[in-house]
Amino acid sequence: MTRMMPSTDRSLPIALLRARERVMGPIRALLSGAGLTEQQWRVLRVVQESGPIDPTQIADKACLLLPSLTRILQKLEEKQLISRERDTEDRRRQVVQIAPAGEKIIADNLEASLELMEQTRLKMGVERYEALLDLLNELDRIDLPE
Amino acid sequence: MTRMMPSTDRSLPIALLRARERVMGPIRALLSGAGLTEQQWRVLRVVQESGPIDPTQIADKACLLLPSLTRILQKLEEKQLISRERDTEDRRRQVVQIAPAGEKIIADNLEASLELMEQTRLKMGVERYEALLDLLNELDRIDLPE
DNA sequence: CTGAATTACTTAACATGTTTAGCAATTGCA
DNA sequence: TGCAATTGCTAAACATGTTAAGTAATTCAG
Repeated sequence: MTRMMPSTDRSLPIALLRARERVMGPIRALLSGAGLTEQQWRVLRVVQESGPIDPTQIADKACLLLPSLTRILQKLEEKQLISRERDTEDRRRQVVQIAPAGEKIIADNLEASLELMEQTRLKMGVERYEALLDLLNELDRIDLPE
Repeated sequence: MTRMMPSTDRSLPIALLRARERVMGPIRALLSGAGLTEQQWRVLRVVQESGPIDPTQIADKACLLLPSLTRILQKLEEKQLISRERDTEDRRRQVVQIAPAGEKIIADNLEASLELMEQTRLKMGVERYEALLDLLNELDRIDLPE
């Protein structure tokens, strides 16, 4: 069973994709019940955890590009899950806050979402799961192209 | 250093995203020089490696959903990088093959692309890189929701 | 103090992701 | 044999990813 070029199997980019699909599938199913996409949920959670925060920082924490975030914030504001206002110090900036309806959606779904992740963690084995997280974080830190 | 909820740091979905961004950034830059997206490149490589193949199998190997693949194949056919014909046995199916211009694009970019992955592998350390691949593949196999 | 950078976001345009529908060819079973 | 599933792919609609441009507010050098 000789191994060819990094065909679909030993290819890191594909492996990362497949793994992500596996993990997110159930979570997406849960969130679609709440009428949220995975990204909207991520933004909502960041805003809730951090308190008042500006879009640039949200983008960083939620791993989104600003153009995507712009649209997502518009949607979340339409749905009245967040509120926005200009920063009084620096009027280029905004301050984003979670709204009551947003708090409620999080309260209604956080537990189930954490439970899904915990199941993954157990199915995979806690040690391997943690090792995987460490390796992923390391990859993110180390592979800085010149 | 107490650890909170799986905030942005120990969250597997986000870690997978960040890692993928880190790895794909340089590759995307390379491919954009050839006028290809990352997904188009993936499809092209699958078709080249496998020989004549149908869309369903391409989707599986390239980790794409069929609707995305439909559009990508249309683009690649427009650019004359692949050719398609109906399967004579089962006329629902297609047979996709790489075209000469497609072979050329691969010949022109494969080495540099493999080189980028090899750099990542070395920067991260070969052992950890392989361990990461194993863990990712394991995650893909093990976390089958009931 | 003033105009050239820079910063924080927004818009636009194109490609893909994701779900749901749809259509044609084929299978399976009564 | 006939017709209800099933299969393989496409279309459509909406959301995000990605890059490039654009805008307004701020900073900073001269």
